[in-house]
Amino acid sequence: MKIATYNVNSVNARLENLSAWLNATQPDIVLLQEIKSEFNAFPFFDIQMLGYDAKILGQKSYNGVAILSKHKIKIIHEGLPNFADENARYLEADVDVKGRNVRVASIYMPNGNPPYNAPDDTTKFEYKLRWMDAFLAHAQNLLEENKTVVLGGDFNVIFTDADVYNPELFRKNALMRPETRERFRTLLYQGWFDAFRTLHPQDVGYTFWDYSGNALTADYGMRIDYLMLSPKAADMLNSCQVDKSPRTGIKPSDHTALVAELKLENHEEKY
DNA sequence: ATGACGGTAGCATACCGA
Repeated sequence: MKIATYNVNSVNARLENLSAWLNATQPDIVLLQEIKSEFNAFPFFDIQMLGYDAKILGQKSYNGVAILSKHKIKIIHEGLPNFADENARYLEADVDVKGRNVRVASIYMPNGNPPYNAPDDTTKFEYKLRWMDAFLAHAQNLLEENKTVVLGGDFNVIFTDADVYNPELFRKNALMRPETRERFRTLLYQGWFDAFRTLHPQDVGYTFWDYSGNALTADYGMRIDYLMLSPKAADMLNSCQVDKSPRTGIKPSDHTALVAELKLENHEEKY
């Protein structure tokens, strides 16, 4: 089965781009972020015509996450458990793929940088850290359930200096501050597997390129979108690739899709 | 430090983003 994460930067502005990519890629499950759409404005009909069920946690103008699947989606959590959040950033569901249950979450972590007109304002960074702390607590609980889990999305984390084209330019940026990286590292210590990095220890793997200037052609990118796997999901991991086609296609998002293939037959039982 | 550049709300320009 194929599972992907894609920060679309408005699902309605991206409908043509997203449709072309769904048709070409045929993923079983897609985790979308920054749909920037409330329920009533979400293109459910267009998505259904492409063969996908859709569940969303919508919001007007900003944020918003969705889960698309060719299979039935059963919502487990709308929003992070035990965290009062005015933003739509977390949606968790069970998807039954050919008789195998997969728990997935679509995650849009806060950016955390201050507004340009208030560079010393730490409010957003504090919110980012509180959000990550609540996420870590929930991630720990999820691991203890011993399920096949894929936590995917825009984590807004540049985990290592190899994950950005020029680390010195972003040294004080909220995406790579030590407090941010420390929290992402905790996820790994808990037992989650970074699907792309697990299979590609040396590759670049950027998933975001700024719209402006020559960022895309010069490959001034960042690896900030992740698929994080529970041990059971990691045992099924076949491949994980950045799919650059939506970023180079018609009217692109500034992010691109990250796609993993999981083997449905679990080899664990053969040993 | 600032502004590309794009999206949204809503109608001019402000806010957000990584």
